[in-house]
Amino acid sequence: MPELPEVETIRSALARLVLGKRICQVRVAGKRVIDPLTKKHIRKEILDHRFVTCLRRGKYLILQGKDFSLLFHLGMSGSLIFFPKSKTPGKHTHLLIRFHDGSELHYADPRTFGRIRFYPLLPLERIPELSRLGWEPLDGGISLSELGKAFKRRSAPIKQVIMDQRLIAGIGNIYASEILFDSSIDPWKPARDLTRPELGRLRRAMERVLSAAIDEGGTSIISFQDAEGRRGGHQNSLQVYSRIESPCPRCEGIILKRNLGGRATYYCPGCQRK
DNA sequence: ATAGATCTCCGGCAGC
DNA sequence: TGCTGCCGGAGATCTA
Repeated sequence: MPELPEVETIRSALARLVLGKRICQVRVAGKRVIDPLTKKHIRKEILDHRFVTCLRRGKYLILQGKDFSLLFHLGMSGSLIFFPKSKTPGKHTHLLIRFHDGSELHYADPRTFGRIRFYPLLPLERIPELSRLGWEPLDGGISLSELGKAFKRRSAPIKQVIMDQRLIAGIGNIYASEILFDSSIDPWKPARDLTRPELGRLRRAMERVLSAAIDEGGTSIISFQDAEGRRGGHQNSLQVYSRIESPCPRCEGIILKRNLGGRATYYCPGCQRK
């Protein structure tokens, strides 16, 4: 599941690998990931152009040309992989972009939860999907009082609230569990009940956990591959996620897995108390 | 207006 | 070997 660190890992690699290369061929398959209008635009308006910028916002990746933005969301199982030489597309490849030097960029997505959309060049905040997103956790722009104010209106468990993309952008199921363990907060605690010290620890944990994951190239639990087809390394650094019944790294407790709002939630009942 | 609950999409994979 | 059910980001829809 590509969350902020995985998308950022892909973004930094693509910035190095594809920018400035002239696009000489485009192939689009299927219509679920790429809607028919986007398909039309991709075929008409990308050929012979170049990507000049590669950005990330939340879990979205944006490849910009001189006069367009191509927006990607990788959903559950999307991958964006660069091949230095031509490669036969797999059966789940929805978009293949060939560059003039013979290299290729493939978007593949077996479960088709991902989306690709074409937009004319707009300020990011005018792209509808991005306009709905909340704070960037690594921008340093979240003030504790604003965060506290937003939480005050939410009675839902804190885990659900930090995964709400409209409030904070980029945190999914894996990092939500990791961040709450790092900050010693019970995932079921209503957001509005967080104390000031908890708020501070939570903000710090968001930065620490997400940056550590980026430094290790993301988390590959099942299938994540970076832009060069490699696995990330952060799955070996996870403290609680997928570590059911392992000893807690911090206390004498045992990591448990429970359902919260339909999502697998890993936590230590010893050090994450209400 | 807003928060929250529920439903939907899809195919890999675990479990039987 | 083959079948069945589970899982999940985010948008839509409904309720309170």
